Amino acid sequence: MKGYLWTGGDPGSQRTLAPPENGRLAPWEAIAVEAVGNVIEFWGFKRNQGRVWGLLYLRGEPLTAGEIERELELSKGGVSMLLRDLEHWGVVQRVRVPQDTVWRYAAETDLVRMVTHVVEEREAAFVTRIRADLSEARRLAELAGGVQPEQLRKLERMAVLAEHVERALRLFIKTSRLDVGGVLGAFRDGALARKGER
Amino acid sequence: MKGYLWTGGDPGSQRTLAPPENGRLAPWEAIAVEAVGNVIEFWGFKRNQGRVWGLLYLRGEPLTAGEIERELELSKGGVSMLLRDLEHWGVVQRVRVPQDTVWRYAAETDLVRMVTHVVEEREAAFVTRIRADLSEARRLAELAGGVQPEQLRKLERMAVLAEHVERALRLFIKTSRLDVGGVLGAFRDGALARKGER
DNA sequence: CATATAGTTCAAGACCGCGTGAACTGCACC
DNA sequence: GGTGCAGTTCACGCGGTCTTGAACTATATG
Repeated sequence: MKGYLWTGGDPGSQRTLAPPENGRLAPWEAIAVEAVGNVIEFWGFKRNQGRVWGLLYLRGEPLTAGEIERELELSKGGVSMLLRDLEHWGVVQRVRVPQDTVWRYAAETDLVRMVTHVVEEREAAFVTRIRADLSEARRLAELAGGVQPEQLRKLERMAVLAEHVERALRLFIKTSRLDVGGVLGAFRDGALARKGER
Repeated sequence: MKGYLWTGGDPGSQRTLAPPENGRLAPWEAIAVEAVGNVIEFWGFKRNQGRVWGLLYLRGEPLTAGEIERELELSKGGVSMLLRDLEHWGVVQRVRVPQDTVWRYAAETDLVRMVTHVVEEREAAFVTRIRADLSEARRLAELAGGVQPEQLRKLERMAVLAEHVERALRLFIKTSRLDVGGVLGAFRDGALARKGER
């Protein structure tokens, strides 16, 4: 637990509180980190991406890859890849501490925004695809001839359905964005603001 | 809660109209069935559950397990399990044709309702769990002492966030239910309506 | 330049969910 | 009873994803 040259208080003191049972995480940290992991996994990302972000967010100060590795009991290579993803999505930032050579990583606060964004794209593309398929099916069916009008109507209805789902989905995304956006305002303070200093 | 008698028109006559009698799906059918499979998989169910339902829905008339097996190229055992699930969720019904001994399966039209319902339960339980975890983490953190107030606030914010997401989610479900409910009204005719005659 | 440490890449393997196919039950009809 | 077919159950294996660990690159230091 090397000294943090970063601006926070003495981290060593709090760390000693954590029973070094399974790693060095305090129980409450472990629970919270795990919660983030679950949420992120729920949205179709990797569990460990969530855990890493959660740890960085909770700690507030940038950690090195090595520290993350130890805290979350992940492999070196794994941490590297996870951080690359998170950085790529802009939810984690690579920072350099003045007279130190190693990279440190800090959590951006807009995890939720990123999630909704990615999910939005993913789902929008998906629904679009479905609708295209359905109309293609309809086209082929008409072309084939001998297909009961009954069935054509079914295809049509399925397409309408997809459209409605799509609309509901967009609404959901928008709602969650706005709703959460307000909350995000509250995030814009605390240790994370320090990032601006670098 | 087992099956019902199928009292619709002669299934055989309709069948002859349907494309490749001898087992293969018409291209347009394949596409549509696949689309349903994708959608259903997207919502966290098995792809083949969607394919089976899609086939039954498109065909309009009840099919036997054997027919499903051939059309979708699935194994006997697989079809059995898929049908069990679908029946259990109430989106497929087991029906008996008067002088025949085999079971046939017919699609209910409320696939969407079922999906939203299951998803709702699943997600509600999930979000509840997350929130419980977060408040547990907070409790432990307070108990432990020596934890920076900064971090307590973060836990709190995460909980608030979960709450908001939950609210957005509920809204989404409700919207999609209503929205789609209207569409479902339109579904209540055609061959499927015959089910009401039973 | 030699050495050490941070960071990246990727093949191998762990892991997990799904569908298969064979064994089994149940039922109808001969 | 016995034969045959519909339907169920479940151990196994296939195919996919995620993680690991080792080889490799890059960079700082004496």
